[in-house]
Amino acid sequence: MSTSVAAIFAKRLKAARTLRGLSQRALGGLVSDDKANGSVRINRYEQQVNRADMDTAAALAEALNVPLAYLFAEDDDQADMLLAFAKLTKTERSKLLNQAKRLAAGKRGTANKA
Amino acid sequence: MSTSVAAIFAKRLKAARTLRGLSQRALGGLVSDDKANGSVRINRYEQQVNRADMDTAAALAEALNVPLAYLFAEDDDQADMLLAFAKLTKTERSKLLNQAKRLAAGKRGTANKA
DNA sequence: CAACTAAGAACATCTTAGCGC
DNA sequence: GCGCTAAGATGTTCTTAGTTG
Repeated sequence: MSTSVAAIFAKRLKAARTLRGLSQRALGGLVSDDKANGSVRINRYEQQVNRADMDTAAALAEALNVPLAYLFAEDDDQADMLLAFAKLTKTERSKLLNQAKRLAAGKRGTANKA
Repeated sequence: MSTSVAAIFAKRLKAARTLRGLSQRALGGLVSDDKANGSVRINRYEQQVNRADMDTAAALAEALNVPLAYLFAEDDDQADMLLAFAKLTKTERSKLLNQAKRLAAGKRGTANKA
């Protein structure tokens, strides 16, 4: 059994939010119309009561300045890679990607492993 | 402005589905209780009529053997990196990650750029 | 068999109001 | 100010049935 998606999302959301030094209310104000009470939605996501739809997830990612995919990264290495990857120039990304592809080449049916 | 999340998701979903050689119906059967008519849901996601919630997205990712984050990768480099990264051993991932971090180090406020 | 669409039933989140620290 | 919760209003997806190439 793998960890639930809601748990992953909650973990990444909270990590990114605290990294940016935002309160649940402050972040809620950035993605909700209601600037004062938007914290409720953030709280529900972090408590895994409700699940953000993908539009909300995208708005959160933008407000937090992290890649959208980061919020869905199943393991920490993947998450860190997404953060670092986002900071690179197009050229740097290409070089790193080629290296990853070279390493991955020749392996069969081992995708998505832990 | 950036492409909508639903469009990104639809693109990745279709790419992964065709990569695995599955029809909408076949994939629908893997994630829906209704083995015969599950194709409708897949179709709605690919046509961007409905949006998958994160639990459905995770089920799709597992059925397609791709990382969940892949389905939310905003650009193709990011998507390819996630696919390659998933095939690596823990050790290989660490090495690549360190390299990415080294490259990213010293940059300020340039995260999440195109 | 493939992709696709319509419409009501069923289910989720969102908003408002409020709690205790 | 902070995190957190309840409950009805609101808006969504899901299922069933069907069309088309």
